[in-house]
Amino acid sequence: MKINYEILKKSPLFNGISTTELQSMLACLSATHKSYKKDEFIFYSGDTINQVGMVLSGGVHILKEDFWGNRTIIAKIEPGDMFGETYACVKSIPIEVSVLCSENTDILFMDINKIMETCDSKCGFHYKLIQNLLFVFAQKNLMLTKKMSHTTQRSTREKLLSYLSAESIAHNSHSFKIPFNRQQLADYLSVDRSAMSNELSKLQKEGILTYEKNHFTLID
Amino acid sequence: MKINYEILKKSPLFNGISTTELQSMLACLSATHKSYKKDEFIFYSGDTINQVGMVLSGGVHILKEDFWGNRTIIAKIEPGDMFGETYACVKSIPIEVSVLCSENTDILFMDINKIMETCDSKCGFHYKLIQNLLFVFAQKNLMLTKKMSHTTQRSTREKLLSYLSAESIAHNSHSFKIPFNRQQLADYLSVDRSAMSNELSKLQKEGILTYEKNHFTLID
DNA sequence: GTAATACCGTTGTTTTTACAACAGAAAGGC
DNA sequence: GCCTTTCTGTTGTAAAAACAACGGTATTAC
Repeated sequence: MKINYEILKKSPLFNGISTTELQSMLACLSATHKSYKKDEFIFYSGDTINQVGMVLSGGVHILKEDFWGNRTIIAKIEPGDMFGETYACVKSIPIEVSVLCSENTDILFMDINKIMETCDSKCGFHYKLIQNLLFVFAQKNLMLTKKMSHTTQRSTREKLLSYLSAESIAHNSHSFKIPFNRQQLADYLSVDRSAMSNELSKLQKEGILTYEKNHFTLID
Repeated sequence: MKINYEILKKSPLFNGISTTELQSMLACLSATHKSYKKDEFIFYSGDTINQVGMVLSGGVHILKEDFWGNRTIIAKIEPGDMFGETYACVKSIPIEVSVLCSENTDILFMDINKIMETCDSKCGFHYKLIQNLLFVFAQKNLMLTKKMSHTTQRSTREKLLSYLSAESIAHNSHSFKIPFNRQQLADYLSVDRSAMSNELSKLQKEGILTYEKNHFTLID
C-alpha cells in the first residue's frame, strides 16, 4: 500500500507541513502502516502502547466496555484524525479504552516519543509538530466536552435532541446524515437501543423530527 | 496579595521552571491576580475569553447548565491547576461552560496568546512551557475520560460504585474523603440528589460501604 | 434465488429514576 | 444562647428506562 500524502497534509497534526518535509518526518517518526478488517481491534483496554495511530482510510471507534459488557463509544475517529496521543504525554500507564475498526481501515503508526522529544537539530519541524499536537488535544477536549453535554442530559429524549440539534448545527442544515447506526448511536449516548428506537418513534409521531435510516430532519 | 510562588512551581504548567525564570515569565504572560468569594462566577457560558486562569488558593467548578437549569459539574479545579486553556488553542469560540468558585478563591490570570506564540528570543522558556501545556492537556483528557466512565454507567448505583471505587484506588485506601457534598456529587454524576441519597442508604444497608458526611469506606 | 445474518421498530413487564415534599441534623450568623 | 439557613436522608408517586422477546425488512453470502 502506498501512503496517501494528501490525507496526511490535510490532517491537523501535519497542518502547514510540506510534502518534502513530511517524507523525512515520517522516517524520523518511525512511521509504519497496517491494514485492518472491519470489527478488528487495534488496541485493547489494558494495553500499554508506545505508538500513536492516524486513520488513513476507513474509521475506528474509541470505546469503553465495563465489567458487564456494556459498551460506550467515546469517539469516532475519521481519516486524518489520531488516537492514542494522550499516552504520548502521560507515559507508561495502560490505556483505559479499546480501539475498534468500524470498517476496513488503514492506520499509520508513529513513535510517540519521537514526537515529544526534541531530536537532533536536523529535524527543525518539532516545534511546529508540537504546536499542531496542542491543537489536536484542544479539539479532542472540546469533543469530549461536547459528548458529555449530550450524555449528561437526564432522559433519552433529551439526549437525542441534544445530539441531533448539535449535529444539525454542525451540518448547518435541518437535514443531515449521522455517522452511526442505531446500536452505535445508543452506545454513543449511553442508552438502551430499543428504548431509544421507541423514543425516536414518539418524536416522529409528535412531528418534532423525521428520519429514514441514518438520515434525520429536524422540524421547527 | 502576594503571589505564592511555591504553588506555581508545583503546578503542572510551570513544572521544572525556576523561581527567577518564573518571575520574568509572569511579566511576559501579562499575569494578574484577583480574589473571588464563594459562589461567585468567574466566567459565564457564552463568554469569549482571552485569558487562562490558574487557581492559587480555594477551588472552582467547571460546570454546564442546560436550558432547564440542570447543572453538571464537569470538573473540580484545585490549587495549581488551570482552566480555560482549551481556548488558548482554539481561538475565538465562546466557552460552553461556566466557572464557579466553590469557595473563596484566588486566581492568577495569564494571556493565552503569549503562551502559544513564540515571542522574542529573549524568552527562552516557551518551548518548556508548551511541553508542559501538552502534559496539562493530556491530563485533562484523561480526567474527562475518567468522568465519562462514571457517567456512562446505566444506573445510579453503578455510577456511585464506579466513582467511589475509582476514588478508593486513587487514594490507595478503602477509606477516603471525597471533595463533594451530596448535591455536588449528584451534579458530578448527573443524577438526582435524593435518588442518589436513597441509593447510598441502600448500599450501606447491604453492607457494601459505610459513610459519614463525605468520608466513605468501601467494604470487601 | 435462497438462506443466513444484521438491523430496526414495537410491545409488554419489571426495575429504576425523577420529582416533590418533608423532617431532622448540622452549620453559620448575631 | 437562639434563629436562620443549608445539608442530608426518607418516603410515596408518577414517569421513564432497561430488558427481553419478536417480527419485519434490508443486506450479505453462497
